[in-house]
Amino acid sequence: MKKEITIYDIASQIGVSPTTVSRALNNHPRVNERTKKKIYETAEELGYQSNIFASNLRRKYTYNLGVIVPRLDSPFQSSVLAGMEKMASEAGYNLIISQSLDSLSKEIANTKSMFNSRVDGLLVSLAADTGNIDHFQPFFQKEIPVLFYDRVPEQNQFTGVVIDNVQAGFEATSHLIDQGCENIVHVLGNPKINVYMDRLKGYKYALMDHDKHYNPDYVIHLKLDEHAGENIVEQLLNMDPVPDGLLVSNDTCAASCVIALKKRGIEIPRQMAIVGFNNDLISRMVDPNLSTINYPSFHMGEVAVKNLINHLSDEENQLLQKTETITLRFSLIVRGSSNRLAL
Amino acid sequence: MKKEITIYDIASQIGVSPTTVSRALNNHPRVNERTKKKIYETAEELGYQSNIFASNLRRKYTYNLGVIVPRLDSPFQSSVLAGMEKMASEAGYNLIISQSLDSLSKEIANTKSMFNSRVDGLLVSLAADTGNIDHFQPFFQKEIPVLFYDRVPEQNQFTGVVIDNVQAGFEATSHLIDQGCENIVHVLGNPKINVYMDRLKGYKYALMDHDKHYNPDYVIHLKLDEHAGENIVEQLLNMDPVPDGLLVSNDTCAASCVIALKKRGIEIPRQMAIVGFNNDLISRMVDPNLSTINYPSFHMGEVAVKNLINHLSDEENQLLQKTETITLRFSLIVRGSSNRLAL
DNA sequence: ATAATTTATGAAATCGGTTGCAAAAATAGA
DNA sequence: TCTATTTTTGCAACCGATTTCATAAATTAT
Repeated sequence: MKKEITIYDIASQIGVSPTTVSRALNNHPRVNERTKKKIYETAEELGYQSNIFASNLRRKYTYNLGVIVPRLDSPFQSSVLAGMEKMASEAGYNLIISQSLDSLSKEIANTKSMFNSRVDGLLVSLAADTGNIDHFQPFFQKEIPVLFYDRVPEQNQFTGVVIDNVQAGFEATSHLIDQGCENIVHVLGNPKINVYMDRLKGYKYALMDHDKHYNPDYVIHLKLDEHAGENIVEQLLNMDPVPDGLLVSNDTCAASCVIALKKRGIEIPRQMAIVGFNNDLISRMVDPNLSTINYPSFHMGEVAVKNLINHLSDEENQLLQKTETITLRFSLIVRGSSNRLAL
Repeated sequence: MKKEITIYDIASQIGVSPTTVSRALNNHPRVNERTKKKIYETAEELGYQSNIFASNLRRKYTYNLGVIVPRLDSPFQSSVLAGMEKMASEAGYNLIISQSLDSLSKEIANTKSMFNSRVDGLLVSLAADTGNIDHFQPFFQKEIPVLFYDRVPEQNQFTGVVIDNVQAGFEATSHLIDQGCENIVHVLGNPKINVYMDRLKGYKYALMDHDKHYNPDYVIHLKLDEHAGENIVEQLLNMDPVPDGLLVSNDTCAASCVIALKKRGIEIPRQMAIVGFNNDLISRMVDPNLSTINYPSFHMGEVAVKNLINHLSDEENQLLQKTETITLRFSLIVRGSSNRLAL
């Protein structure tokens, strides 16, 4: 290990105190311009690199933001992360990213680890089985801002970025009804997650709004992955009456349903109209293309980080602890999988 | 900001020196078991949290690994990251992740930022336009291990994790030839990237091996995204003779080709047999399913981190600076898009 | 009982910036 | 020229844990 260049080296090199060097490097106004220039030059020349540990130790600030996502390898989450990274890097922050794998115990471990790493702020999309948010208590107590996005806690006492999932579920369902669907099945993931719960609400409201009867048998809960389609379609075809509309809470799963239905010779959208969620790549690739809710994932990442950093740089604490929820706009994209009227 | 609990608080609480507390908390053997127990209890009771800055400042070790990926929102990269995160978190390391967006200048900025953050090691998949790797020089000089994966530098002087892309290109092309394809087009991305260059080599070798003529016009370079299919198919149909085999260097793009071809009524695989790369979700969803090279992305992430950590914990420097490349196994998955013989 | 070890603990220096306070230098004002 | 300001600079303490070296206490050997 080579010796490190410190501000002391720079200081002695040009016969000035470390204090002045420190101030110069931080561009403190109370340092003579000529001195500054000389210090910059010497620093450059010696290949000086600031020791952030020393700096952090004094300042208690890391310029690191923690992120806890359910899984890294999901089209939605990776798009959010891309937005976060862009914003963070522009503002000079690093992102420390970890995944909970939808397990509460891992989420707790991650939270602890983030706390010990002393991130300046935390961005979280909750694990499926996270019932309460007590494990964030250390952050709350130390007044380190925690911002939830997409999958947020039940309680209303948090800062978060979401879309109006009730409305999204409502619009998607209403659209299916408008297309003449009589019996609409809704497939969703773990109902403990607000996202799914809200969409389900929207689904019910839409039925009510159109004087349709709500049939609990038409609601299917399961893991929304690429293999679910077969199982779902099997169930659909055994229902009485066989449904003619399908609202699936993510595109991957919706696409797998499309495939399973086609395999059985069922015409889409004539016999079965389908709407997914997220506007993932797959929704534009499957045949027929999936109608879906366009989820502003990248933007959500940007907004979340932007907002968190605003909180952090808010010296006067004017925003701090102000509980607020930012709701982003979504839109229903109608494509072949549900567009009966265009037939 | 509440006052922080330090080892001094613990020390004075039970009338012992900070030295002993520090040693106890690090489970140093030279501390009496009884004393240790008391220190642990008091630490717990006071809600002590170690200050990693102070610790890092002394130890010069962060337990942070840097990762620079071309883009966060790619199925391949996010799967690699998932593997990395799993391994890192098991070993007690954090991941600081940033994206270069395939721009050299951003990669340089990211590298600097990682260096200033004093990560213990760096994992890199290079940007498309990265010609040389001079910007990693500070890492090399300070002997901070840098491990490249997938997209690695031209030079042979690096530690890296890859698959044998020459062989993969060879096998994929040979497979198409075996299926009776006479004229095979190869679509690939920026040829400055080793991955694409190597596959092109494999493509050529396979042609040679089967006594087929190599036609440079049959090699198309462009951005491999979901929109490329139209453009590619347009080109294909204007070729003379019109090709009957297509090797596309990623699944997203290959899937878009499938769609564009079907739109024009071209039968797959009879008139055009197609092989993609990566075994992304989309390859299993498009109709017909895509034959593809199964890329061990998750595993690649695991192996990369595992290996990096091995380097780091190698006290005696036995491994250090030993240039080595780990080559992972890939496999060709044959599906409907190329399986003519099954027709 | 005394010397030789072994075990347990502490004092103080150190890691490298940052910052409150005070002094020195430069400039302005009378 | 001398006092009042304003600019620049530096001293020294501090952030909190780690570690070297030395010493005290306990244990074993002689």
